Amino acid sequence: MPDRASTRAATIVDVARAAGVSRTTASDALRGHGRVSQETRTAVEAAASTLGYRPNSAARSLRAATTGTLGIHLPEAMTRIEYYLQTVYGALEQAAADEIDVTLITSRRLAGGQAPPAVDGVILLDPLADDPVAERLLALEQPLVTLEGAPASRSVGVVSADHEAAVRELLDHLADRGAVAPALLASPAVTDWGGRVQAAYRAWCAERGIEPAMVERPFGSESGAYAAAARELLVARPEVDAFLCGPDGSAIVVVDVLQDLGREVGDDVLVAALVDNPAYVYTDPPVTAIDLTPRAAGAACIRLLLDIVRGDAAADAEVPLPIAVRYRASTLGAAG
Amino acid sequence: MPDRASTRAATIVDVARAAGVSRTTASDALRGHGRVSQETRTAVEAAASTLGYRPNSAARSLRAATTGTLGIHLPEAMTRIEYYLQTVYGALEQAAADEIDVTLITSRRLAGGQAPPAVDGVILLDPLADDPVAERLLALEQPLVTLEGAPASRSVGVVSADHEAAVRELLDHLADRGAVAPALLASPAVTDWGGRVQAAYRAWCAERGIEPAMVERPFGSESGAYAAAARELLVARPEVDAFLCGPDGSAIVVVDVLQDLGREVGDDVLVAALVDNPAYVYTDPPVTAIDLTPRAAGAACIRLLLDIVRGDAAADAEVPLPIAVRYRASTLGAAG
DNA sequence: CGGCAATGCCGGAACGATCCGGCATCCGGC
DNA sequence: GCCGGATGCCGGATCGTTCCGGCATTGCCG
Repeated sequence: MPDRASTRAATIVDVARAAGVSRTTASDALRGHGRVSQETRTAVEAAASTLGYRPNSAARSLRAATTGTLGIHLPEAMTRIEYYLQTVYGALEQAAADEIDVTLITSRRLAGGQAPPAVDGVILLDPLADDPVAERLLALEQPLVTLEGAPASRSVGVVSADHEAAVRELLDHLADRGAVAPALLASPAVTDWGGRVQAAYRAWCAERGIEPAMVERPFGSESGAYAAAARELLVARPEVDAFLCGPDGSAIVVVDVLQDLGREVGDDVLVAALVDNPAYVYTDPPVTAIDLTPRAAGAACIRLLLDIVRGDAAADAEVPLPIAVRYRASTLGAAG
Repeated sequence: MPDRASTRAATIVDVARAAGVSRTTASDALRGHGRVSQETRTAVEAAASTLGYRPNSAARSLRAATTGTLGIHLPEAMTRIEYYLQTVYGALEQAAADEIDVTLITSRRLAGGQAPPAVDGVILLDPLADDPVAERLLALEQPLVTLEGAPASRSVGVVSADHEAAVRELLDHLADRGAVAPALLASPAVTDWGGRVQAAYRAWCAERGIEPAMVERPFGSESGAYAAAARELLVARPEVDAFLCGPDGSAIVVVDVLQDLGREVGDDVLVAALVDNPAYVYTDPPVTAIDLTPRAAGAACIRLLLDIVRGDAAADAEVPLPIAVRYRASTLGAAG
């Protein structure tokens, strides 16, 4: 009784029967494997289409020992940060293009000794130095890719940009525009990126014999905290004539603070951000920033991880990520 | 040659062999099914633990005709909105607690006629009235839950809050505080929520014989657009003495605009938001807002969907979501 | 002491797709 | 006319888990 044919999803056997061929031939026809005549192939495809056949991914996974899913983890403290959202979306888009699914891995999911999700590989976005979830994921024997990862206990793929060069380019630019005492509102060195930015800033200052003017705030701080940090720095170091803003979005409040104090941003004082943000185009003045190309970064992570999973890349392959400074009025003056 | 025992993951057969029992008994012991002596159970658990046994989820899915994964979709225009991030995270946490995975479904994933990911059910967050992806997901014969969904072509679960009551409470509160001409900066009626808020505002105005003062901006607009909208409204309707801000985060710029114009927020003019935001606690003054409890909303969606998938709830079950107004200084005055 | 139920355990079968090897058939070349 | 190879198709077998039914063994009760 094929009564419930409409109820149960069609299988490859249903397709084969409808096309008058065997399982194997139907499968071969649809996958383009084996030797199948053009005629048969067309018939099978027609049958599959009319039956609305959709291969059962569990069965396929079982046979292929593969899930068709990648996991992506970002520390929960980061979830409010625009940059990571963009990164996750870039990853999702690339994954969609490659017809694979993406599962988000929260801290909770791994915290309680629970089973890790069924994935072929994992992406860690800017793993915190001491993140327990990241450690557990590292301990898993799975292909793994980090975006700006710190050195790991085992071989992992890495997508990484030349932040040192970008920070230097920005600092050189500020100097060109007349700044002699650029300050840094920094993110903490708990991530690889945070550490490298601080180091690049210190190195640049050392080369020029400039005393670093740096203040630090944790990731995910409220914007009020950044405003307070900027004020604090300005009181302690009145000579500061340029601001490098590390935390995503912090340049907005820094500009506010400076304008409150009667400084002319882009002229009297320069402001630049280390993490570009859509809002920086609309601020007054628009803010010069390093475009970290988060969408491209997310996509690159997916591609690298897929290559590693498929054996097309070494488990410890590194992929460079191009980034670029976007020059805007906040460092170019009113005439922009 | 069990040489590669270390290479290949342990299966239930390996566990059974190690414990000196059969497949079935090992499985029963681990799952707590069937009849197994305490002794045997302990032995199996020990074997599983030493072998690092982890059930193959593909095999389990195949057998159970279930994926252990739920999908969640939100329109890409919404991805920058704080509220949705919180919602997604609430959903992820609940999912983690229930030991199921969550796959994000992007527009791209379904747009190109690609196969939808293998999931047991789908959550739609505030589906746009004409979202093609939402329509395709609706067309799928899968359990589906919407957060504030519009009436659908088939039975879907709904998680929904009483926005009408909340808007009324807020408007009554503004009136109590002396406002006679409250304006609404509205989100468009393309979502269920947007439409209901507008309707509630109009109804309240009609009851009191007040001429509505409303201006609308699309979802995901830049904050500059909201500022411009507020200015525009103030020019057109100078009598406005209270502002209801719909779009997430828009109250920040509205407060700015009002203060620029020399109005005393919380005193001279009242401001309230329809979507609470962490930033509203730190603004000056803090902004009264409706707490839509997004994390609870996300968790409720997961729970409802799971109940529907498991047959514990009707496919068209409705779950109320409690929301509440958070009163702050922007409507209470400086002394507030 | 016979009958019957409970207990503990196990062997096949099934889920759906894929792959390996094999079996006809047909054709061209010598 | 026969052989070798190419072509088109198919039947098991497999992936790892779970479930249904069944088989001894034990113990209890009348």
